[in-house]
Amino acid sequence: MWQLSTKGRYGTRIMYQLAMKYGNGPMLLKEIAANENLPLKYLEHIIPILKKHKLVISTRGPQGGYQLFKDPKDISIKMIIEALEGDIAPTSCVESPQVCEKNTTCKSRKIWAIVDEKIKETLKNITLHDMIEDNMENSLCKNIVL
Amino acid sequence: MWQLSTKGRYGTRIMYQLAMKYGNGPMLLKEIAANENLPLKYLEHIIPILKKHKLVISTRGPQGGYQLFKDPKDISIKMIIEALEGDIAPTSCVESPQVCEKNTTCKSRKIWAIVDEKIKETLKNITLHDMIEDNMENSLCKNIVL
DNA sequence: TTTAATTCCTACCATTTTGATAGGGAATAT
DNA sequence: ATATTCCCTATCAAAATGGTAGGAATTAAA
Ligand code: FES
Ligand code: FES
Repeated sequence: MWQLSTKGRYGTRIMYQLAMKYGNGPMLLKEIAANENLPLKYLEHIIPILKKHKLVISTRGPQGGYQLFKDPKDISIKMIIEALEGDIAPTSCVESPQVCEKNTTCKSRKIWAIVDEKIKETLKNITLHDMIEDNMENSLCKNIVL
Repeated sequence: MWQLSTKGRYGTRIMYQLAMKYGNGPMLLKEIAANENLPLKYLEHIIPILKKHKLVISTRGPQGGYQLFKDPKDISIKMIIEALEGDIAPTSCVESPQVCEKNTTCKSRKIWAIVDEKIKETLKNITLHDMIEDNMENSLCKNIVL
């Protein structure tokens, strides 16, 4: 299946948890892991990527934890996925035409460029705020499969 | 990068070659491999999948080769990618909600379902005919990267 | 009926990616 | 001081990826 890796999937869930707590101080990664039923030690590998891309900020020591870097309205799913999975593109030649000498006429590339644009447009138009704006009860995902 | 595998990418190029020759008898896989500068022995693994999904038909022996199963107008990129990469879906819970007990309320799932739908819509609306309808000169892709 | 062409099938393999676990170091609020 | 929390590095098993190799089966044509 053409699926996102756990980086993208778990990472989105981390961001969702942080979005729900936005404005109420830092949240423990341990708490996020518990809420989402994901392995803490693995999330410790994912969250530094989000930090590097200025999507979260961290506070060390007691009472520390993580918070969103900015308002959930200003964080799109596209930003999250691009941070975690790298550039979005069905083929590498969409983003880097130089990998192919025939790039100006290649029919495949034309197709993938269209698909690429649609995906990006979609991801760009969904923010964390959109995710949390409807009722939040029972929204936790207890399953490890996603 | 969130990229298609070589199955999806090479496979699309195989289908493109066959589409260009549609109505003119079988085409050798060797010829396809040469045109697209792809390893023949590897394409021999990919094309049976296309055959199994009724996208191509084969003729054995001399003067044999492969042909499209139906008109390029009736073959969408979605069919090709789904045959080769399996179901398209950013997460498995989009196609199989039962993997998660919270699927009716899971906010992540809602997001991925929207993205999934957009991708499928896009891929469904591009056919092999669309790929070949403009000029065909210099359209071969000599680079192995795509 | 031989021969050559072509698809088809199975096995194997090296490398990379994925999805973690483990242990401890650094910073800091109390 | 101490407990808490993030941070960093190493390691690793399993799976996926992207092939290569060899030959069997089928068949058109000489
Ligand atoms: S491989 Fe995409 S432009 Fe040629
Ligand atoms: S993991 Fe997607 S529905 Fe819960």
